[in-house]
Amino acid sequence: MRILFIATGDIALPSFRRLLAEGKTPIALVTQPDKPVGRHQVLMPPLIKTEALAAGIPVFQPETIGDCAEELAALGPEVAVVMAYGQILRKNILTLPSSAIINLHASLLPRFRGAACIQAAIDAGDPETGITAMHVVRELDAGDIILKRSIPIHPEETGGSLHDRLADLAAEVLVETLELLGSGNATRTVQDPALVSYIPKLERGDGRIDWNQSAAAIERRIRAYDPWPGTFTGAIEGATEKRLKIFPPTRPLDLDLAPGALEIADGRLLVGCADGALELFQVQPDGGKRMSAADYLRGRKPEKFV
RNA sequence: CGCGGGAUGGAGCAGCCAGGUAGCUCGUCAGGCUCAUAACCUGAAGGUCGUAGGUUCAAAUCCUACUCCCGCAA
Repeated sequence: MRILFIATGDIALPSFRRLLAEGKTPIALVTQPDKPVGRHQVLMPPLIKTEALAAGIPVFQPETIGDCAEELAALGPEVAVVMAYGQILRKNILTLPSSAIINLHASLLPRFRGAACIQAAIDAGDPETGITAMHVVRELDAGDIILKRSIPIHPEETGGSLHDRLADLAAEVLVETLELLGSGNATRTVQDPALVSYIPKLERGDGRIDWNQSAAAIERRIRAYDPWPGTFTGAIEGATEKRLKIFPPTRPLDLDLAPGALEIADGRLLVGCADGALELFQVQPDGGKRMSAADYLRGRKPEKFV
């Protein structure tokens, strides 16, 4: 089977490696152009590009994937696999593979269409999430479903840990999906319009905590957004407000405290929420390193969080 | 050269602007108190103030360069 792999994010790595391991080496990889990353804007290639080159697989990095449709067509792909690529695919790409173009999506579709599906599952308090393999259509994440596999979301689950587990699960789902397609046994299930939900892309800044939410919701948000985009609050110290990052775990407590108000005792840091309080254990003040709440309180004197 | 914060005993910070005694909250060690304790009391050890120059009678503090850490923005 001539497979064209279209992916950028690290979540696609286990799937990519699995294909190599099973001798189903893709004929080419299409990934996003190298982008400047970090404080010094060093140009960094996607990790999957590095691995593809090491495996001797041709790599394409078009600014717009439609621009190299002819070159890709010349490779004669039978199946295209899309995962965390980062560009909308136009019609000239959708019709490129002779057999099928499939997408691996990190949620149980039709729930959580869109980019931030992993964070959304934790944020919503869902008991489980998973990987969905579907056909790619013009509308985002709306194609017919081929295969769906679920995993439970643990009480301490973070966006990072769930990302890694889903990445591994995706490799399983991909192999199974390719087998179904290859044997002609793949079924198509239309997504129920009544169950569709859409999650907009997360931006930095979306991680600001609203202490008027319930303690349970904030606790989930902090886990869901770790490590990206992260959560933070404004710490009022005297006349200034300083940004304070917050890391999981945190613990909701049944304690009457006004939203954003602080209770500090014995090195413990409790913040008021809409319906109780949240105890913080790991924070990072602006300009400083990540530290325990006790260390933070030794040198700083926050009055309240906003 | 994208913008900004930071480096002070083991930890987290103040002191810097208006140069002149190394400070705070903890931790560690010793002693005391206590049935007992991570609690309380007393005492002690522990710092070339990131590095290298410069100014000065005198530099943590002012000037210059450099190293490292961090946040934002991408």
